[in-house]
Amino acid sequence: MHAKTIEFETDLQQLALVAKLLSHPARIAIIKLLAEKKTCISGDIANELPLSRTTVCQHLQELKNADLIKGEISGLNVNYCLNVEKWTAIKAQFDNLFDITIQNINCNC
Amino acid sequence: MHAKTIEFETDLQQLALVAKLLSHPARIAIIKLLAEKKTCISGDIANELPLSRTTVCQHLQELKNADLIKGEISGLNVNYCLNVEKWTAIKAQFDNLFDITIQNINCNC
DNA sequence: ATTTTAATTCGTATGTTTGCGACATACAAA
DNA sequence: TTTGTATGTCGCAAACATACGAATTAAAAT
Repeated sequence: MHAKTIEFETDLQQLALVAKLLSHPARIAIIKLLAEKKTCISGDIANELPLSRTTVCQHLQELKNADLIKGEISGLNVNYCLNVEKWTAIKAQFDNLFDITIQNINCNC
Repeated sequence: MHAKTIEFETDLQQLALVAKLLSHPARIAIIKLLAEKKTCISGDIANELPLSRTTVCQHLQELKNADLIKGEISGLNVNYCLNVEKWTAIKAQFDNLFDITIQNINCNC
């Protein structure tokens, strides 16, 4: 959290935190992979991305800490998948923003 | 642009760039102000935020460089407003992501 | 012409993110 | 028990972001 971030309303901060998670192409790529594939094993994800295993693992942890994805141990593998409930909530937050920006009839410019 | 960002597909990069702009509460606050108010003068925006004029101006420039907002000089003032066309495009990009994440029936977890 | 006012750029200090090699853990098979 | 395989954590370096005071630009008012 940045120095002055604390001064802003909670809902702004929350939306900003989700946006930050989506602000790296690797993390969007991971999300798209999880949405499109049945096999969502950690190693498979790393193999599909132009990044080291270490770095991919870090991105996975960030997404997991924010509850955007779930990880389930299955023997030697870890299966990752999207947390659909969370994504439904996120969509609602963004839709709220898009609604006010697009239906903007007040512009002076 | 980060070191390895260039390795990702263009559409991922573009979405990530927009998300990065939304990843700071000050910039979301600015966008909401512009959506809700008729008076969108630079100074008025700065007065509403818990940040210095300098810092707000920087955030405004970032949003303007990415075409999310427009700025029009009017004498000594600068009137800012949303670029509604751009926001329509952004909404479409995010909707595309949300569609595949929410309608995710493949999860193994 | 000088002063005032609004907005922005410049320089800089501080903090955050990204990426990866090296190390650690943990389970499975030989 | 040792070896191999899949994952994840730690610590560092480079790049990037944030915040703001001071200096700068530019139009308006005096």
